[in-house]
Amino acid sequence: MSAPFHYATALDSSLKTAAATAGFDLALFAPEVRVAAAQHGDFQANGVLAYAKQTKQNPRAAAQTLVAALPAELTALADVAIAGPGFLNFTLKPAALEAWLAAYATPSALAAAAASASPIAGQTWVVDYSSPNTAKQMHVGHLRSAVIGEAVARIAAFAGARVIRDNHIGDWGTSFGKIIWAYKQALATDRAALEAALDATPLEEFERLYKVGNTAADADPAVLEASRAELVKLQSGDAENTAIWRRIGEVSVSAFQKIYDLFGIRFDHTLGESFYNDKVGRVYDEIQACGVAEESQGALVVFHDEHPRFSRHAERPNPFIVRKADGAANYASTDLATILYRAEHFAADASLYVVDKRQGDHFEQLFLTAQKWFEKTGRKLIRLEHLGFGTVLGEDGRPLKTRSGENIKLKDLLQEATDRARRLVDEKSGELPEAERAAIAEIVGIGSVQYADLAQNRSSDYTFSWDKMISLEGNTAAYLLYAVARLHSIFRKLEARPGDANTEAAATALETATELALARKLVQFADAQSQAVATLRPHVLCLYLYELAGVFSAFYGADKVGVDDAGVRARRLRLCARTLLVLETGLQLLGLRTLNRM
RNA sequence: GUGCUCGUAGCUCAGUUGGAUAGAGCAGCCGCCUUCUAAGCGGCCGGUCGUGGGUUCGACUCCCGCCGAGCACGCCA
Repeated sequence: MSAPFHYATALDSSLKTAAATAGFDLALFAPEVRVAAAQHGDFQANGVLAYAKQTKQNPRAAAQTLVAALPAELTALADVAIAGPGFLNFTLKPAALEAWLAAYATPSALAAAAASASPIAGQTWVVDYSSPNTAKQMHVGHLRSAVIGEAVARIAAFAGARVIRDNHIGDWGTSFGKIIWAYKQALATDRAALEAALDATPLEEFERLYKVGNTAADADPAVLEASRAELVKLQSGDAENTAIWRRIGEVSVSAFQKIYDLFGIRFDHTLGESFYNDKVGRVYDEIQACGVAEESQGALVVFHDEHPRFSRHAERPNPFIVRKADGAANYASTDLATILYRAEHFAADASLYVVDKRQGDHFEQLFLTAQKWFEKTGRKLIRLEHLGFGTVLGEDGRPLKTRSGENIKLKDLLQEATDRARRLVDEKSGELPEAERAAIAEIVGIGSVQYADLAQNRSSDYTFSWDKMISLEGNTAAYLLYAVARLHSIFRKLEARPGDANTEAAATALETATELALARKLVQFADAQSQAVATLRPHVLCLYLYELAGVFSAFYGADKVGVDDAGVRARRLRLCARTLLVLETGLQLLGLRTLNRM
């Protein structure tokens, strides 16, 4: 017996077949199959209610007609019941659950199934995330974009998209004039000290130089003027200034990568704002020529009169400024050039921006402008989506800062997470060797930071709490990693191997309530995965994995795997193998590393 | 002022895009380790879903009013 990856989709199409047989008006009937609350079975279909209403029938009678017409392949798969006013409830038969377990037994089988059933398979998606500024260390404000962006990229790739990860770093702007000015001052004053500092902690030193330059420019107009001159030299290609600027970029990117390594992030491209310097001219020309942009107060702007808040008639007009009055580019200019580049050069079908939701207005105007621009120039617009996320708040409900009011460095935050995890590992697993405890602490600590961020709906503000995050209970990384470690432990103790062919063949039919509950939850992976793709919200996957780990833990407590009966042992080992597969696959989609012991 | 987002248990959050008796975790209380990892499991307690109307077989979900919060609004990104 083969098994569909998405039972919900299979039920949906069977219901449509039945509806045709029963003489339903197919234009009015949509089955609306979804995962049901456990007490109602595995799936429910609510579409009969809406259909009966439109056609003025008794819903229960319509449901009965439909059920009578169900094809044999569906009734072989699941028990069907009509409930309440006309809900259809489906409970998969144990054989159907077992068929799914048999069919999706390896990482490659799971991935192939997810991709083949996916609406985005074969599409090219650019995911634009992290995007820090060079010459500054990443701080807590950069956490969510990196973590959520990586999870979204992995979820899209698993669903069969060709994913291009692009780090759109902020490597251009007025700040570089000030840094270069301060750099040259330091060079003239004490060259040896400057080089020593740049050798030891290069990014920190450039960040310090920026502050020096910025403070000096604020205090002294002559410095401000000198900084501007350095900026002009940089922009006109002066060799010395360009070399300094390049070095800033290099040390920044290599410092960023140390943090990305902890999160498992590797970008395909790091095309920052500077990359689009020579590409904005074409944008200006085109959007003026096609009448999308206009001059206003010396700047090149776009109004969207059909939207009250972007209209020229608004009380406080808020145009999309594409070129500043002084002729310089801003982020609107480079963002437009970036869309064109991704459409042309990458042949992208979609471009996703994982950026703070406070920039929602900017992206709305950007997308509206791109839409009009592409339409007037006869191009096909790609899918553009702003995946906005909320602010990281402290437990006082205000944006998270250090006690002295500074931004918390991401490096420090991750170190503290690892240190806190280490204390727990020492307490709980003191018998493990030192090196392994250190490795566990890093995976649990970093994973907790990632998971705490991902587990909540990304668009809400996120209240950061050390205690809840590192906590071992509830919907946390540690709970999931613990379930994985226990699964590995079972295989170690029983000297078994996940997916072993003899064990799979010896498995007898599922019997106990906890076995069946675990099998049911495993089958729902398909629904969680596809919903995560459809909504681009990793928390739906987190929630599913948490529930799976919970059902597994209940199974673990109720049904012992290492029993004498070979058939029982084999079927429980198979359940464990599949649980391990789905948990590890899911955690990997979120960007977390897993453990064999903890 | 204009607009966007939000308000669910003491706390932190879900709620499958209008479905069934609104769900978890934490905190509190009660149980469970001579058996595969107790970083675990089982149970109890806890809600007029901010508020008042409306739409309909059905509303936490959609519409309107009010109260409260956060955010964004011309040349930073």
